[in-house]
Amino acid sequence: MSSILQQDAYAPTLIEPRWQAEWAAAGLYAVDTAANDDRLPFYCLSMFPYPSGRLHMGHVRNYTLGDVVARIKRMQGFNVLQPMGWDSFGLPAENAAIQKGVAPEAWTFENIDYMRGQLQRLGFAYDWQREVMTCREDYYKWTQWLFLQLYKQGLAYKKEAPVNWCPVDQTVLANEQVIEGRCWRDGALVERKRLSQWFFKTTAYADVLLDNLDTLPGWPERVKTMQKRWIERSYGSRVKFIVRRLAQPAAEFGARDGAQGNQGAENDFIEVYTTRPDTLFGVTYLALAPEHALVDKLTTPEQRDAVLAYCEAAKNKPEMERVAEGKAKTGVFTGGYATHPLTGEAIPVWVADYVLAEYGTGAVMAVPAHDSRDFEFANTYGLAVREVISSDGKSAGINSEAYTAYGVLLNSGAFNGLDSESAKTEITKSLDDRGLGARKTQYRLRDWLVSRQRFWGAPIPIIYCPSCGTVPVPEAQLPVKLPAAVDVDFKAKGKSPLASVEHFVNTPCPSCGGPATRETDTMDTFVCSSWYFLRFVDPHNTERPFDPALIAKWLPVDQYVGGIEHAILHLMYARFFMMALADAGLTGSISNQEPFKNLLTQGMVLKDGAKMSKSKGNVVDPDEILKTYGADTARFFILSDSPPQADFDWKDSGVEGCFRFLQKVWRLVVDWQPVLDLTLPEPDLATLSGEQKAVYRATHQAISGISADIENAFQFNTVVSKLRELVNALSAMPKASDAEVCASRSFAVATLIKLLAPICPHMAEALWEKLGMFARTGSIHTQAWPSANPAALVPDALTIVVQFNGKLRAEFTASPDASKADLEASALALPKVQSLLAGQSLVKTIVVPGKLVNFVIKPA
RNA sequence: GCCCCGGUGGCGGAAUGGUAGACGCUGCGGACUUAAAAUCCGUUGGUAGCAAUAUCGUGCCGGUUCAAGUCCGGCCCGGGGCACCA
Repeated sequence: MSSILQQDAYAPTLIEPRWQAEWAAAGLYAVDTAANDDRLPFYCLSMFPYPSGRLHMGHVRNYTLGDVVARIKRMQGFNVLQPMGWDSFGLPAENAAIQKGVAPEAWTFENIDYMRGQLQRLGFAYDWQREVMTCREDYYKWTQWLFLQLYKQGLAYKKEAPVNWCPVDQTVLANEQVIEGRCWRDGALVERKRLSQWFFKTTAYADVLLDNLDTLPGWPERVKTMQKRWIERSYGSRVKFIVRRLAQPAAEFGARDGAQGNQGAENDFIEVYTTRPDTLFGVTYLALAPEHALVDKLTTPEQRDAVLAYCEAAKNKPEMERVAEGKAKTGVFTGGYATHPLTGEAIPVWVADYVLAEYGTGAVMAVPAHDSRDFEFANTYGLAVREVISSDGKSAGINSEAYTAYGVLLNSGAFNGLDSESAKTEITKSLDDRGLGARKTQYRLRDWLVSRQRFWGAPIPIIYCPSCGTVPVPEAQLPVKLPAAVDVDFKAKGKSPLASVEHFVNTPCPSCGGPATRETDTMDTFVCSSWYFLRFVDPHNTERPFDPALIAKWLPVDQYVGGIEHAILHLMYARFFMMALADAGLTGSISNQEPFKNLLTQGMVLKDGAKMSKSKGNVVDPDEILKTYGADTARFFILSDSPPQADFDWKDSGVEGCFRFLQKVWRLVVDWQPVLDLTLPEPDLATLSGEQKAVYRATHQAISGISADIENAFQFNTVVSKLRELVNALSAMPKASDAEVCASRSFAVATLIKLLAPICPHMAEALWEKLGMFARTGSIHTQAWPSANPAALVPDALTIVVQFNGKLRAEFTASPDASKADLEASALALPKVQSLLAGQSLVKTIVVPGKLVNFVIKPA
């Protein structure tokens, strides 16, 4: 007796491994991307993980969302590609080497093996034959190859520039990796350094990266807005102010007015960028960033000490402090002057750290009257404020704050009376005529700094030769392999650990054969992850990174799923890569092709309303959940309580509830098994009545509602609700066995299993087999997604609501095709309606067929 | 400061301008059991009432509409992004 009970109990720990093994053996999820297939391709991709050690609940949520989409699309008749791999270069592996003495490679592969096992135990339908690891030679060979293609195109270059340096990670960072002045990984205050580094020219694609966002309706607005603000395009002008007097040795001091014709000095000018050329006549000083190249030349001997001290202090200040909120603006006069391009006036030149070296020209024309920052600065240092714009062109005075709006010009010579818009054009034209200015479009986006002073990354394939200069590694010599970890000094400070490996560094020049040295920096791991979605389509290609014909066939990714934290970083870099590679003719795609058609960014997983963290001790371990409840319960629960985009609150009682639900489904089917026959055809609506009709209708309502929720941005939380509703309707049926009951119930059960299959793949398969269907039709996961019968969705009777002045007062039932007049008559016939109408005058009656009758009344 | 996104029961959350609170969690009451677990049934926004019912109720204040959680205007609060971008 008890053994029979046990046999029939829901036992995920038995079911799940069995079916995982069967699916793998049958190659159920393998795809041949090159084969001809009648089905349309559908590329479903979840962001591949960093092999940190073990999965966390965020991963479980991310990959469940992706997997359910993939499984539904397969049932809907698409040829689905769903691969998985590992973003496996990165600093934690190197830290493990430093702290535990483990080789980064060994540490990484051990983690991958464990996490792969976890993914497999969760039952995700990945084509594991396509697994890629960015840290393996067969992958980073092509990362290096792609670097060389960008280098050839002039999209990869080296330059000395002020860069962000993380003192903890001992490496430089891209702008995108600095969050509020701190390192994105460890929160350390970022320092400024001037270093020679490799960049990718993302700015070459600034316009496309920006404008294309409007062609991506399948992306969340939030992500698009963040990228737009990051790239930020502004239209303005560049203006040259000729330097009046170069700082010279003390002997020349005093030659202030002789600057005009100074030979050799004409070429020295300060160029500024402004979006407001209409305010040009209001310039009362110029401000240079402390890093500006002309600071030294302009500074007079008597100002030298002050300026030097100021610049030195600015350089040493952490970026965070320099731009801190509400910080008072500071600066120092250089003693130098420049000539206003239109008035010829001498304009004093200051150094101020509120001017950013990296934006525009690193110098600004200050217009205190019409810019709040310049106004504040001018007030602090007693500089002139000259009003040149007002709402009507008459002086209104500048008092407590700058007038920053557009208006009409005054105090602007020939341009007086023009409105701001036309003045911008006219003034720029006038500057252009004198060769002192031109229109300029400026971006906030800067080039992507890709070199890192770290070991565990793809080496940059460049060689420096004393006679030939910078020489790219010939393609035939790729990959440039990382040396064995035993040879590396991981604790080297301020330079790449690779620099400590002599046999790596020293190499013959590929060009002249003479002694040369390798670049010792490696690439940002975001470079590796900027093209992995292309490699998945053709992962075993040894001739090239991927076959362009396959890219043309499978890209863009139809559905991408991942965390919002990549809104700018990865998602912008990948877009840049896709476009740059298309322009290099590598992808078989058109120019400006976007890599990801639809993007789903899932929210965080919280525990009882709080962020999970080790320090709070509230981390839920997926392994524990798998052990206790199984994968199907975990998958079902993680989809249940919140829409995918919102944060999800993990509650132990919630998992329990889902486990109970799955047990209930199992019990229901097992109990009914003797009277079920899933080979019966779908019942005919016309022959059904009463309870059978109700169940049949509930089945089609579930199909219709669930399919609609999936179309509507994958609202899986309501999908789960509707599955529960169907089960509730089913479990209300008595256990009988006449033919009609059997037909409508068998149809309902078959449908339930299909609808459940993407979310709970193991249980669905097990029930499918239990009912004899696996042997007949094969896996549940190869069945067609059910479609709703519209006729079955129309109910026999509707509840019609009666309102008085919009307030609910009564209800009655009516047939769905009752006319307006019928409904009004039925409502009026209600005793309650009569009593409410007594003594009132009826102003009008609104009838919404199928919904309500509203009587608008007022006291008689 | 600017730009997004939110604010609905004890909780997570549902609601093409048309019955607010689907579905679940929790709580409470009951059945079954020697007992417990499991399961099943009922109930669960506030107030008043034995009840039928009435009345209030979707952050706040106004507006549009026969009808507003939903649309419009103005605030408040929470979360996120950017942060001297000239």
